[in-house]
Amino acid sequence: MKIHSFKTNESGLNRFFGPLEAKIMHILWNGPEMAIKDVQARLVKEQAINFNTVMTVMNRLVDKGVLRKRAEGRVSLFQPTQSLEQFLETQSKELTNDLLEEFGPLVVNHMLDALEEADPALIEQLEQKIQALKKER
Amino acid sequence: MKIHSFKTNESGLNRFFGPLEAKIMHILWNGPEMAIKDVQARLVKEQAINFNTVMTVMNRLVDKGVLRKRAEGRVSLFQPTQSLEQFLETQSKELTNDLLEEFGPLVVNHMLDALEEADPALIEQLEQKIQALKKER
DNA sequence: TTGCGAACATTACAATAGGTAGTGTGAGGT
DNA sequence: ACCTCACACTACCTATTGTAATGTTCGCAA
Repeated sequence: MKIHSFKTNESGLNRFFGPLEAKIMHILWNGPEMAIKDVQARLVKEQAINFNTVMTVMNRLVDKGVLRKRAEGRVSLFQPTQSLEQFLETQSKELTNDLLEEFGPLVVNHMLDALEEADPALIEQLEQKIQALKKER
Repeated sequence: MKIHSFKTNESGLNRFFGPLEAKIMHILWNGPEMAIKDVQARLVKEQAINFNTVMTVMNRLVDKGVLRKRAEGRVSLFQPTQSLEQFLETQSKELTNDLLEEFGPLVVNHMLDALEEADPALIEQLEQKIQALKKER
C-alpha cells in the first residue's frame, strides 16, 4: 500500500494520514524506534487512548508500508521506513509531477502568482536554476 | 461542501471524484444542461446503470456544490456550477498554493527537475514571467 | 374522475478507510 | 501450574461512494 490522497482541507501530516495516524507518525519521526506502549504513553499525555487502538493503527501503517516492524524478543519495535525528510521529498515530488502532468502551464502561472506575493528568495532560486538550465543546452 | 482530496493514484477527473461521479461530470461538462435521464442515457451507452443510481450521485454532486439543480416543470435540469476551465483553474491554484505552503522550496526544485525533462516552452514561459516580475519592482 | 406512468424523494445496503476497542492466545517469569 | 503482558483477531462506528428498491406526487389520458 501507499499514500493515495492529499487532503486540501488539512495541514501538515494530516494531509497524508488520518488524525491518529498522523500523531503516531509524528511521534515515530521525532524519536527512536519504539514499541507500541511507548507510542501509547506519549499519546496518552494528550488524550486517553486504548493500547489496542494504537496497535491496530500502527499495524495498518505497517501494511501501508510507512512503518517497519521488527521483533525484539517479545515486543515489536516500530520505525518509519523513510525519514521525514525522505517522505516529504518523495511526496512533494510525486505531487509536483502529478500537478504538472495534469495541469501543465496552469500550475506554472499559479506558482508564480503565489511566489510573487510570498517569497522573493524563492524567485531568486528559480531564476538561478533557469540560468543553469539554459547554460547546459 | 467542496473537493477535499486529490488522488495521486488516479488521473483526470478521477483525481477529484469517484469513478461514477467523474463520468457524470464529464458528461455535464461536455454537453448542455441536462436532466437525469439524459445523463443516464449517455452512461448506458457504456454500461447498464440504474436511473436511481444516477439520480443519487447527481444529487450528491449538488450537495457538494459542483452541480446546480434547476426545476423546469416536472423535471430537474443539472449543470456544473463552474466551467471545466474554471474548475481546473480553481483546483490547480488551490493545490499549487497548498503545495508551496506545505513544502516551499522543495516544490520549486521538483518543478524545475520536472520541467527540465519535460517542456522547454514552459521554461520559456517561466522566465518571461520572472522578468516581468522583476521589472515591476 | 380516476388512475397510470414518469420523475423525484426516501431509505438502505455494500465496500473501503480510519478510529475505537473487546476478546482470544501464547510465552515467560514466578 | 498459573498469571500477566504483548500481540493477534475480530468487530463495530462514521464517512464516502456506488448501487438500487420502495414510496410519493402530479399531470395527462381514457
